[in-house]
Amino acid sequence: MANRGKDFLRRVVEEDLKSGKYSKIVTRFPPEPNGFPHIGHAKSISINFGIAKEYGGECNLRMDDTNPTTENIEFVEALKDAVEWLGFKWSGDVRYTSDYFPQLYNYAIKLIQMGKAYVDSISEEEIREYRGTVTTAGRRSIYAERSVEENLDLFNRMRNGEFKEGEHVLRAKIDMSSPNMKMRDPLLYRIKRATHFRAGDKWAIYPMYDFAHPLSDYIEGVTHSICTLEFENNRDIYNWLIETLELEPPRPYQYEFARLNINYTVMSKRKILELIEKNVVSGWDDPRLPTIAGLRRRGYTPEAILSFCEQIGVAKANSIVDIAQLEFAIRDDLNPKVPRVMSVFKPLKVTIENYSGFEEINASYYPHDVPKEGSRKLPFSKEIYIEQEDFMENPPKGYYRLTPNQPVRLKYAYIISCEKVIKDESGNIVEIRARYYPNSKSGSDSSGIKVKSAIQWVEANSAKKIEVRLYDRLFKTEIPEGIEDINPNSLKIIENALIEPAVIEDKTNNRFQFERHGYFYRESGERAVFNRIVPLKDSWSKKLQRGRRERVKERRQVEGRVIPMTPEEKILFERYTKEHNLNREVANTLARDNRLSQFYREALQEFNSPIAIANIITNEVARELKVKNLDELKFSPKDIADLVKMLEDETISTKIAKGVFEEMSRSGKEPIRIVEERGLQQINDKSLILSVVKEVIHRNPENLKKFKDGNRRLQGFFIGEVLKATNGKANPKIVNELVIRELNR
RNA sequence: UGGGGUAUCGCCAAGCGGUAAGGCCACGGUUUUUGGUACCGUUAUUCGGGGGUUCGAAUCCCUCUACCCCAUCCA
Repeated sequence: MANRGKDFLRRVVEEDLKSGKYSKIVTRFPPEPNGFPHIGHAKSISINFGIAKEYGGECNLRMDDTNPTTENIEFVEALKDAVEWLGFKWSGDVRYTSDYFPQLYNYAIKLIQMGKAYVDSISEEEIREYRGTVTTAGRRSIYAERSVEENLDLFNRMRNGEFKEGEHVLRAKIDMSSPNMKMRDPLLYRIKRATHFRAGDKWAIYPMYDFAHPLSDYIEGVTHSICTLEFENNRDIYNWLIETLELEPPRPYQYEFARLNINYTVMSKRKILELIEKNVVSGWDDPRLPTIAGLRRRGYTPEAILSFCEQIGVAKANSIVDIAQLEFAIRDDLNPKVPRVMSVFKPLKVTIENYSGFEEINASYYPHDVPKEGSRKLPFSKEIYIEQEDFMENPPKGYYRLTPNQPVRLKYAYIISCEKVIKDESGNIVEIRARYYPNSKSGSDSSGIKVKSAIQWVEANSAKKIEVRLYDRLFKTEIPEGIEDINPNSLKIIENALIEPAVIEDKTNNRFQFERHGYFYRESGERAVFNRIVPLKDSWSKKLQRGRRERVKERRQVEGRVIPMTPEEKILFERYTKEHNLNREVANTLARDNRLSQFYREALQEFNSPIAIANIITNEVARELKVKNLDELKFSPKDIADLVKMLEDETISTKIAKGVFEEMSRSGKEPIRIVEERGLQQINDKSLILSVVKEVIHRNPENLKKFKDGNRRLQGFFIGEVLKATNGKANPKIVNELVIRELNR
């Protein structure tokens, strides 16, 4: 964990703290209270609260309650609950966007006064139509030309409830032909005559997400506004608002990460709701659902969920996490924590014919490798039950359990062997008559009998009946489409499972490992019902199935068609390849980009070295030109020419040139001055370099050995070390040559 | 189709021009009174494809491909 690379969010936060952009960071978890939180929310909670905690900042919990028709207090409670259950504490009280409605309204007024917002009065359909499409520009409605006074008046009357829903909206005046659809005069306020669960009927207008969110962040002093990827397009509005309103710094910035997906389940509110409505599951807290309430009822711990969130990391790539990762997290958490007890799901009676009487066996709750104290008494008599699966008359190879000629240990008790198999008239095994070895008792075994395994059991008269609910993945397909993909066996109920009495009598625990079955969680309530949180890993049944499926990989790549060059570009291309001797790729890049070719032309006039200049322009300069205009560059074609000159006369290496270029484009200093001031002239003295090479090789005997053993790529390591030792100034070509020579001596 | 994103092992994911981290899964083995756990080992000559620049490229440049998001008065 020590050297684990930080995720991009933490990197940003660290940089902002270091640069003094903020003295303290503030994040926020801003759900809309319109549904129950699920494990995806847990990821967001873990990120926002986690980062705040890690960097000594704070995290707010804000209900983003701007749509009165979908939200209610029940969801607010569920959300608060989830955050608390996961163990986080929000800063101050819970916040509500609705509490900011007055301030938000004032910002809207300000925008109108600035001429940056207007009341639009065309219909919903017209708005859609006017917006244009992704490929065609939109156009403004005539109402965009209303005066500030008229807008102010109308907006005020909208608030006062003078209009019906849909009659007017407030829009930002941005750009109806923006390539970003979100920027085509986004709606800021709409009329809604609904009772808000907090604000009541006070407001007839409600702010839209794009307006309320950035401003609420700003109002709360949020520094890092972290949301999911689908809001990437909204970032432009976010910034536009804060900049247009000229809000005093410090201001928040938005960052986006990929939302969580897990295979064999569904995460969206819509899909979960469908499962509930169609009675596929029992409700929001059905233990098969990935909701916090469901996970919690299933028996998942907050620790496990948090550690899962840490394991999967934070990035921007859409991905689907394997449910096995979640299962690992809960097993890993529970393994060192919970007591082991014995249970039998499908009982097979075993009568130990040579045992008489009764005894209580003291048994530890924890295995040898869990350093915890605690034990219970296990009743034992001649009548016990074992698992049907733990006896086989005709076992397959590798079967370790009880068979007619293979004894087995009853865990914590004696070794038994099978004497007789009793069957009913249809041939089913109904009972085993067995014999035990009195001197084989656990802890004082002097029998010398070797058994292949120990199995769990319960004593017939003292065992308690419990209901066991075995949950499995909800869907049978990795990426479920809908109800048709439901796993019909996602819930198996065993009504009369047997359990040792201590589990019922001792009420201190509600999570157990049922040995060889899995981890279980007792549902609250009078009846003894246990939910299987997760089964144990089972390499035996895996071995039995042995259905090894080969996955076909092969990803075929189609080569696309390149846009042909224009005639002018073709002429340039011809000249570059024929007269300047540039390679086709470089010539192509240059010819197709007139900014690059212009720059190239000018540099060439300063120093006539076409290939070298073209190379640096198509690579380094092109990079700068990706984010800047020609006139924003801090260096000139002459600077590039000078840089190339130094390269050609071997004053500097390509490696140094890169660094010089970077400084040049940052500070605008002439390359020659940079090299002189920093003493970057390269070292060409072979004997000097050789001594460094020898030194480096001498210092790294283990890597030398690896190299000699065949790891050829370690060459790069040695070159890197030599370069490091000379501050990057040694001529890398010479280093390369010498390293190879010395390494192969 | 315009714009915004993303591609590194079966699944996540580090990596920011100098030895392809780590976790999960899988597969071997050791220990084990759980076919559990723990421990040890194996699993990417290669980073979506193709070119280019460089002594050296997953990292820089060009180009192609695939997938995700945006045209709710939802968030």
